[in-house]
Amino acid sequence: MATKRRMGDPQSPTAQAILDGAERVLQSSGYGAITSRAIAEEAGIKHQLVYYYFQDIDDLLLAAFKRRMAQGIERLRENASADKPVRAMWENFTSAISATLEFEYMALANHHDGVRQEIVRFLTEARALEAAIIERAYREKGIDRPAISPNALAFLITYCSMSLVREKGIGCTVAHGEIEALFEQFLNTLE
Amino acid sequence: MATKRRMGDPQSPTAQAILDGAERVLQSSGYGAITSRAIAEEAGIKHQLVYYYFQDIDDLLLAAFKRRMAQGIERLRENASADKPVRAMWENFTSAISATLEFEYMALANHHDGVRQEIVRFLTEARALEAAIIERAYREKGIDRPAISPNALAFLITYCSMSLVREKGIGCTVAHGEIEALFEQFLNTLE
DNA sequence: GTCTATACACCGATAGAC
DNA sequence: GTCTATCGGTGTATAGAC
Repeated sequence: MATKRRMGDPQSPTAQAILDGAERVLQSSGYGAITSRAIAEEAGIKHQLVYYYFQDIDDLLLAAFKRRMAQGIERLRENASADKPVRAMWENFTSAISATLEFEYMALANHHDGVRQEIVRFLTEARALEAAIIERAYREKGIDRPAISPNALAFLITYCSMSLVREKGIGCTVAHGEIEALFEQFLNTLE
Repeated sequence: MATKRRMGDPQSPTAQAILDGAERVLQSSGYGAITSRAIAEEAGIKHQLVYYYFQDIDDLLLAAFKRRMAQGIERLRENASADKPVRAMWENFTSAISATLEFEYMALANHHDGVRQEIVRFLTEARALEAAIIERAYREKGIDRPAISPNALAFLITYCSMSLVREKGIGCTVAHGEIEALFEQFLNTLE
């Protein structure tokens, strides 16, 4: 149910600055610290202005998440047209992803149905893009009956890279070398 | 820096009830909703009593997390002496784990150094236990040069199971059948 | 061991002026 | 589009009585 109060365009530069501020707070202090006042301070505006551009905090968080997921899809499309697409995808996941932010959004999704639905939407679309990239690589290498199906490999690449980044982030690297070698070996068979 | 106020034993039944209450709030509403009042209501006590048993909320959260990790290690030890240890471990991870709670703690760790350190401690200990279980299975099957090292397999089992549980929890099952078949096939070679 | 009372700060959200 | 002002609600943490 929308409020009756007067509101501005969520695509305006100020609204985007608010989303940037929200993600900085999310990154540095977590979703528990997301308040209109904290966001406004990060964005360099008065806190009441947040409510001119967004219905409420949940609405704002959903907008920030949607924007980020759109960027993720965009990067995947770039990977698809790279020289070595599967490797580009792997390197994208192991470098460009902020595990901190990802986990904040995941925890947020536990109790924010809009974000949860958006994650499902994103996962479905991303998995399809990833599987298409892998399928083409298999085909070009003449691999007819791969031991790991494109969908399954997409799953493995997604979550192994995320877990590696995550563990590194908290200061734990047990068995990382072995996992990285495993994927390196697999990537080589596709090039 | 400890407070000067008078405090009770964190091992007492009331303190344990407070920890139970905290985990229920964590599960149902997330770490952002963790307040002394919400926890007390779940535990059926007055909110001020929380501060008789714990220094502050961060201290309480760390205690709850440590207790949970100790249970995880305990279950792993049980798996080790099961009939089919690697399968027991896999089934433990895919059934007994609450992905919701896990992700709340992970996000919490982003901004709670005590929890972060405890995760590292737990991961290190758990990974060693898991690798030992796998190594023994390899040995008993006479597999001398496994394609996937014990450490690497421990990593894969941990994060693939967690990701499967997580995705199911948010309502997404793309490629799950393929991943499950892959692990099923691998488990069979060890039995 | 548990209660009442209380300080002080912060937050979400809105109304209305400029 | 941005500001001032403001309301009611909720949080942490402590002191002291029972």
